[in-house]
Amino acid sequence: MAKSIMQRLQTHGVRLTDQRRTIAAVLDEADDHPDVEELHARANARDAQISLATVYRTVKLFEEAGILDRVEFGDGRARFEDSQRDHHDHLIDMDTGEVIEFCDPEIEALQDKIARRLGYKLEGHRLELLGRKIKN
Amino acid sequence: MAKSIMQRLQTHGVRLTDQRRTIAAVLDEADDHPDVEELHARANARDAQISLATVYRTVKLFEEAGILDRVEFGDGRARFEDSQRDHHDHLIDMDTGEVIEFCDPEIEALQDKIARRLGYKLEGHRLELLGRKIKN
DNA sequence: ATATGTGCAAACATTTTGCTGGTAG
DNA sequence: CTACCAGCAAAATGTTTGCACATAT
Repeated sequence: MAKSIMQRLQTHGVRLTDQRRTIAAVLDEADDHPDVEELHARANARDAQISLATVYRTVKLFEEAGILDRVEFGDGRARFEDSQRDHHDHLIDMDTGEVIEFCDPEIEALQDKIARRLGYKLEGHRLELLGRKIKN
Repeated sequence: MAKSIMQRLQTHGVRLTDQRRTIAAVLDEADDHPDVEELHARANARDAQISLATVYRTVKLFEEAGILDRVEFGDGRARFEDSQRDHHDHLIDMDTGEVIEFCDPEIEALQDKIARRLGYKLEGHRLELLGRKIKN
């Protein structure tokens, strides 16, 4: 699990407040893709009366510090995950909405190759596959 | 350019109104990724006083009929493109925001293979590469 | 001590919807 | 004729921000 989010915040010289500590702890324990409202609920359950505005400001701050990745699954809200988690893409179950993470080195390499072919240096990417479970 | 959007609307038994015809024409001529506000502007320039609400209702209708694909580039608004355009993915220039379309059969095949490996039948996907132009 | 963060409520941007009159088939 | 569509304005949704107070360093 390498470095905790709080450790990384200190490295980045981010000012530590109770709210940020609480949100960092919530994020450390999350292994899914919570949206802001969900983060707000989890943070409040855990501790204080953290405002929704603070959660918005905090995820923006963490994202700018490279600690969080923002992902969007086309449902209108932004979701977040620890950027330190091994890189992966997402397969979304069209029937249940469930998100399956996967990683394939071949596809990663291919993306990079294609970008270079187009004259670009790849600095990020988003791959989402939408599918339905195969019945057997 | 195969079938026009209007032809496909008729095939789908969609009721044709002046507004829908105008929006269909705008979409037929677009080779970019307009958002709703942009579609509204183009439609109004071309013809009547089509309301924004109608553009929203129309793109939703067209999307449900499989005529339009909705794409999101993470800037908060939905963009649309003719689903009949040959399948492609997007490379977004992080400096200019320019969108480059590309298609690579290898990557398409690989996506399909991975979904199947996970027990899913692929029904759609989104691949966006974010990069910066290579200086030479 | 001072720059920065927080809560609250208001503002904003995008998208949806209720209603009433209009129109396609 | 009748079911469906359009315009308008209001509401809903997700996110940002101004301000006054609080807090980390």
